[in-house]
Amino acid sequence: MYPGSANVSERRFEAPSLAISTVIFALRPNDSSAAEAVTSASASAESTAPGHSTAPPSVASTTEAHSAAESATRAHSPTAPAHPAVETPSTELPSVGSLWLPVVRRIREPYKGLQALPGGPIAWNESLGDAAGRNLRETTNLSPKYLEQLYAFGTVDRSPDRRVVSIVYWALVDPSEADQSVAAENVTWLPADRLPRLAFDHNTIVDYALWRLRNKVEYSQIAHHFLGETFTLAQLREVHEAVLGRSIDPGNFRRQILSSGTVTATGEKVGGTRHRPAHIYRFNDSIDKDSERLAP
Amino acid sequence: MYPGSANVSERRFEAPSLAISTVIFALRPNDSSAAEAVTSASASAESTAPGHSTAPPSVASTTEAHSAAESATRAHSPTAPAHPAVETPSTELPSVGSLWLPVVRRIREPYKGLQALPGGPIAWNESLGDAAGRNLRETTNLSPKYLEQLYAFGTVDRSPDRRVVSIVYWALVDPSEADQSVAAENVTWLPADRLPRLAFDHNTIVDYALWRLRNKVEYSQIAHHFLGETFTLAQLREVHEAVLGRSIDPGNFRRQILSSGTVTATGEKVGGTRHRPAHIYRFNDSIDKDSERLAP
DNA sequence: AAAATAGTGTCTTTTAGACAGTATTTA
DNA sequence: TAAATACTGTCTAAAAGACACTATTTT
Repeated sequence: MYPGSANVSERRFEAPSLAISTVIFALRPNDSSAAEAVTSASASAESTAPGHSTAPPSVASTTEAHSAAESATRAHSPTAPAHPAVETPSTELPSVGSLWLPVVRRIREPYKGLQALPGGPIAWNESLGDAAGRNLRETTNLSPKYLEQLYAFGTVDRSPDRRVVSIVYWALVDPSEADQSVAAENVTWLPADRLPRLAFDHNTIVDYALWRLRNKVEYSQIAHHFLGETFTLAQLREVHEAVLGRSIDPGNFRRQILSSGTVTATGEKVGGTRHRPAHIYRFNDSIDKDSERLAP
Repeated sequence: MYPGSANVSERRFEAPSLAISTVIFALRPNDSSAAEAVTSASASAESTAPGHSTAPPSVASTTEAHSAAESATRAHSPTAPAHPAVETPSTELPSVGSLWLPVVRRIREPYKGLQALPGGPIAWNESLGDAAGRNLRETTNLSPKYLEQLYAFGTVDRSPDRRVVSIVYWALVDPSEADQSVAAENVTWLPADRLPRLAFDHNTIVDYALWRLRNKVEYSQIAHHFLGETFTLAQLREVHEAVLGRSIDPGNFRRQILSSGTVTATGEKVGGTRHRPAHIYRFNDSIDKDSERLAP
């Protein structure tokens, strides 16, 4: 082992260093102020293209012959437009918006000046998930409602100056949380489907996280983590629509959600609408979150 | 950083070290000679219990509040017996058997003498998948037909003497490959559903890999990696039955596989049976392996 | 009443699964 | 021909989806 301050010729003998990064998703209105970052570099070829692929973004080295994806399930219509549901915001309740994610501007090389996923090292006394949560708090002031390991990225050339293996988590936060982090320094929210060039392989990572999010929303009940404690079924449907990028039949969606048993009516209704008021629901925590699916 | 030969008081400042491990599955006849290893320690409480849970084995720290599983999909019937299909082996073609996995006996502390998953360090110039494949070859003489990242395990107390983060892969090998490794030193094949106490948290890891395998077999077309180049539909069905631990209707299975388009008839038939000969099929490589599902 | 969304009913298509029936081989 | 497995036909139930319809509120 040639640790610590090894020079270039010694680096090949070093063990890869470990880091944690997190892809954080939130739903935000589309007219956000962070448009600066979008236009400053504009969408590169590496960015997420509109229209979702049926296969996961390639994430593994070529020697991993068969599928780096952990559990490909339902795929998306490749012809779906980016965010059709978002273009007709509801007039009363605020529109749930579309997918955004926070990035941090790098203040040193490599990729100094570019934006990167929040992350950092792993402390000696914290597990991987703890490290992800702590880094999240420290860099973006966010406490996610949902946090799950995404993938370990470890190709040799991920960083130009050293060998880094990144264990990446993905997280969902609700809008009130997300607003808190807007104030944080160096943190910018970018629209997930129109990213600029990010540092390292972080565009690839975001693509993969997006694929996983869209995939999991279709068979699992995680979309409510984008919302607050209570919500209407229309709001929950809008979340699904924003994530999946297509409109969903309200009647069928209602039946699916209610029959899944993952949601409980509070008995209250929303007021102040200019039409029939909707019932307010709450997510049912007692459901085992790992086995929950819309389709059994 | 306090690298290299740090003493105990300095260890808390070291970055976690990285390792690769792999859970390798093969289908083998049940009357194998490795029964020694099974009885020597017998099934501990940590071993895989018969009957499959509907939720994945817990794999994350408690702070990862919501689901460490990467993509929970179809769950299994919790009441299914362990391996009913195996108990009635076909009389002509050799029975596909049941799930076994190779382990390596540790020759140093910690857990000296116990069996552990094959693994090792990551070299400076190889990606994670490459490292998994190389370690596999070196320790067990196996070249898997399927190799995929499973999960990064990184709780603080995984190893008693140091902090280790293991990036675990899972692999499938066909029986002819598996036979080659029987000769390898220190390698023992154990039945996946009756494991002894393994070193580190490797029982937990195997449980999780088993859950993923069973889960993925239900929506993806990976089971053929347990077989050779060509196979009959009955053989393929037996593989599914052995993995899932339940019998499958032959007619319905045939229709599902054929309509999935993942398999092509070679035109040949098996000979030497005492009944109507079956057609021989070959897996269709051109199918995108990540999007393939039995159920759409 | 008009507008607008909430919520229900119902029909069609697709899929999984149960299970009976036919086909083709060897002994 | 009997036995044994390969393969096909067909019915049922469950689920997804399209879409028309009713309900309840404000303006």
